[in-house]
Parts: sequence; structure tokens; C-alpha cells
Amino acid sequence: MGETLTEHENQLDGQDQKQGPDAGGALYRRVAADLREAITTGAYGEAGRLPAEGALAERYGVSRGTVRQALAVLRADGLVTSRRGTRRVVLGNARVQSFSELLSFTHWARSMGEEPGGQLESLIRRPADAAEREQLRLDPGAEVYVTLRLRTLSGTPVMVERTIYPPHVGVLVAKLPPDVVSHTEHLREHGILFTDADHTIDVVAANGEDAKLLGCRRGAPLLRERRRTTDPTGRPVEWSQDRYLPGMVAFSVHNSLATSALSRHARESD
Amino acid sequence: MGETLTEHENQLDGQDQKQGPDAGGALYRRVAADLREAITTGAYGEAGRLPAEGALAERYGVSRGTVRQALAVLRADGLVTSRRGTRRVVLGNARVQSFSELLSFTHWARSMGEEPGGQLESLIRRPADAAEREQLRLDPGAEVYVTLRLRTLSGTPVMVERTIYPPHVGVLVAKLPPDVVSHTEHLREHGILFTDADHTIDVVAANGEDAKLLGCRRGAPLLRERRRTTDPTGRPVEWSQDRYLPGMVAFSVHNSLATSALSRHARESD
DNA sequence: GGGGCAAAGTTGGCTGACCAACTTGATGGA
DNA sequence: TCCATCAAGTTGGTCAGCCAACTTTGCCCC
Repeated sequence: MGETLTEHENQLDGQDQKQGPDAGGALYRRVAADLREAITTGAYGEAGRLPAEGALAERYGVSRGTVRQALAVLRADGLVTSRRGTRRVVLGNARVQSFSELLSFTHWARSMGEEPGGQLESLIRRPADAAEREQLRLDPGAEVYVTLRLRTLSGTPVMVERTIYPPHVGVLVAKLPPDVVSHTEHLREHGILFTDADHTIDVVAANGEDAKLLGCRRGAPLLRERRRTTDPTGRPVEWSQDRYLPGMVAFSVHNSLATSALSRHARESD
Repeated sequence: MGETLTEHENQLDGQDQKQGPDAGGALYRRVAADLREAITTGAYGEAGRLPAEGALAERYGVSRGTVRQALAVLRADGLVTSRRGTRRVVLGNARVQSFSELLSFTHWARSMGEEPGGQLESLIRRPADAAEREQLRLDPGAEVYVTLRLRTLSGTPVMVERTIYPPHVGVLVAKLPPDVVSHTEHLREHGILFTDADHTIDVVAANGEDAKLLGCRRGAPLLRERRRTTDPTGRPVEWSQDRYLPGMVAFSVHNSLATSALSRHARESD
């Protein structure tokens, strides 16, 4: 009971417990956000112990179940441990970005204080091949929109992005001016939402096109991320293949016995 | 109400609702396992809708809260969507492996039906440098154990593994014969548990040592995975750097607005 | 001092209940 | 026919309570 925190000590002040404009509307999200803040600023120390669930519940004026929900978020992000019988322990200062920073090159760049750029090299419409129909769950005979873009950070080329869009998304992309930086943002404003994504990360050699755009040798190694994104209803909205120059980017994941989402697997035929 | 499933229709048969020897002890884990089975075998169709939470609760004879806990697992694995107002939809057949398959080269290889091998090239004990003390949370003056191993799949070299162990783990590793395939398994039997891991994935060029062991050119691109693993108490037990030959392996992640754990970030200095 | 043991503290798991927010489909009117 | 409205169905979120399993601490006894 002798714990005295200089901050994070009162019960979610602001707006009479209504949804404040800063934090997420749900109670457990606000508790999670507050605890995350407290942890990353070192309020509990490097490997310190968190207060008990009951104590947190009392402090925030919520039920223990809500606190548990909040802590589950932090556990999934790899911020704290979680085992029966003992208090939670701070694991690390893992800064896990928002979902959008992973999906949108633009958001990611801006969050680092860099200026993102994108130049559309080509946009064509053509019938989908078998693999594309499979990935985007399209009927035989359906068409797809294929874009090729060179992405830059503060002017220097970083990544080549090849994206396949299903028709209902492609028509919107096709209407965009070629110098629009963020397709994702534009699509969101037109009601196309991105909620789930599967990522696969490996290494490939640069082909002629990659080499010309990125200014590297043909055959030079590139970090490749393939991504299939779906909307809230589960409908695929994008199938993209991004190729990064080495040394510019790395991908980070946390996984644990509790919640694992990453998997290593043998590369299937390309 | 007209749903008739040929399987997965009764209430978790076996052992009088006690923890069966096959499934996880917790009730929600068994429900999750059963639903995963049903989904991956296509019982609900490609993009079909799952039964309502209430219906599942009744079917399995558990409360709705338990069903929700089970479904949260599937949602985190990217198997189903989850939005307010409508039934859950099957997202994909994502086969997410167990935590151990990611941490242990041996487990991973065996799960693919390949024969893993490992040859210890060197094992030395020396004072930890600043970075190692930081990663493994060691006191100044502490020593570390450094291993270098060449990993093979069915005889062919695949990966070079450099692992830094803190003293309490290193002493155990040092006692192992040089041809032990799975260090992880051996350590687990001696009470060293692996529960949480942070992974960072990027590309590096092979140095002279890599080239000699893997049989590739110096400067050839390798897929690098750096991993820091901790035990249940949050204490670091390993800091490893694995370098894979390209084309042999890829990493997969699922993330969503609900649960995001992956992050892309600019590469800091090496 | 050391080892075993009991008790307190803490998280995991499960239940039942309630309301809010949202989606979908049907109904009915312009 | 088309559109607005409404009602039913469904998931999200929160609460209170209970017990089990586990860890840690401190006590007692040898």
C-alpha cells in the first residue's frame, strides 16, 4: 500500500467518465493506455512489479474484469509478463505501433518524422490470374487493378510496391491523381476499411524493374513483404508485394506462449 | 436453427468434462481447439459465418464468456473476423504454429517432417559487452556464453546461429555434448523455460564466417532474425542472431486492428 | 542455520447477468 | 420501385462473485 506514484494515480480523470477525445472509448482501452504510458515512462522501473489487479481496479474505479482485459492488451504487446500466483512484471519498453503504421507506408514514415513520397509508375487493369483470384477471392473472369509505385523517404528511394486491387477497390484507386502520397488514407475516406492483414517476410533478388527504380544492381538482395489485407467483413481489399532496399527497414514481432501470431515456415514455390 | 454439423456438435466429450489428456486443460482452450479444427477442415465454408456466441455456448455447455475467450484466441490468430452486430466470418485457413516451433529450429523442422541437425562450431565464455549486458540485463563484469552453430535440414546447411547466453543458462549449455541437436529441449528439461520472445527480421550480407559455413559468397544476402527470449519471470535467457540462406525460409505474421503485435521500424545502427 | 510447512497474496478461469452499439432483414409508406 | 423506419439478432463491454492453482513469504521446528 506504500506505493505513491507521481502520476497515473487517479481514476481516469476527464469528461465525467465519458469517452474523452484522446483515448479509446472503451474503459479497458483507456486503462490500458494509461498503464502503457506509466510503464514506458518507467514508473514501475526496468523489471518492476505492477500493482495487483485488485489494486488497479480500485485505483481506476473499474471492475477487476476490466483491468484484466486491459492487461491482456499489454501482455499481447509484450510489455508485461503474466503468470498465476505472482504479480505482473515489466518486460520491456516495446513500442508497438498502431495497426495503421504497419499497413500504410505514409503513416509509418510520418510517425518517424520522415517525409514519405510515392510516384505511380504504372496502373493497369487486366484479368486476374489464378493466384490472384485465390488471394482476392474473385470469380473466374474478374479483373484486377495492378499498381506499381516507387516509395521514397525524404526523397531517397526505399521501396517498390506492387499492389493488386479487386475491382471494387481498383476503380477508386484508378481515379486518384498519380502523385497522391497515401492511397490507404484516400481509400479509407471512401469507405474502404483495412482491419486484418497477413504478412509474409523473406528475401528476394531484385529484377530489372526493381533495379532501375531503386538504383541498385540487378540481383541485389531486397527484403520482401507480401501482404493480404481484408476489410471488417473479411473481404480481401488488397494483395501487395513490397520490396525494400536492405538496411532501410526491419520488422519486429513479439510473441509468447499466451498469444502467438508469428510463424516461420518453409518457402513454398513462388 | 437448421445447422446440422456432421461433426463438432456435442459438448466436449471425454473424461467427464475433466481435463482430457489431448487438449489444453482450460475449458476455453478446448473450445478454441475444437472450433479451430472445425474451421480449418472447412466445416463452416470458405468465408462462412460462425454460429452465434450464444449458440456455441449452449452447444458446448459453457457460458458465453468462455466462448468469447475461445473466439478471442481464433481472432488473434487471424482465423475469424469479429465485429459488433454481425456473426463472425471465417477469414482464412491460417495455420499458426505453436510457440515452440518458432523458438526452436528443431521443433520447427520436425513439424515439417524434415530432419534437423546442428553442429557446434565454437563455444566460448567471455565478459559481456555493453550491448549484451543491456539485452540480457546483466551486471557490469558479468560473463556470457557465446555459441556458434551451423544448422542443417536433412543434411544441407540452412542457417548460422549465434547465441549469447547469460551465466545461469550458459553453464548448462557448456555441459552439453557438441552434437546435441536441440539446446532448447535440453534446457527445458533443466528448468529453463522460454515463454516470451521479441523478434526482429531484416537482411544482412554474409561475412567471411557465414560464407564458409553456409557455402555461399561473402556479401551474399541472408535473412536475419534477431531474437531475445525471456522466461516466465521476465528474465532474459537468450539473445540470438540467426542468419538464413535466402529461399529456405519465410516469416509470417497476422495482425489486425484488434490485436497488433508486429511493427515495422527504421533500422537503428547495428 | 536450514528445511519443511502453513498462510497470505495473486492471477487464471468460469458463470450469469445486463445494457449499449451495431448489422441485417423485413415492413410499410411515398 | 425506392427509401425510410423499425424490430430482431448479434457482438462489445462491464460488473460482481466464486473457486482453483500457483508463488511468495514468514514462521516454526529441528
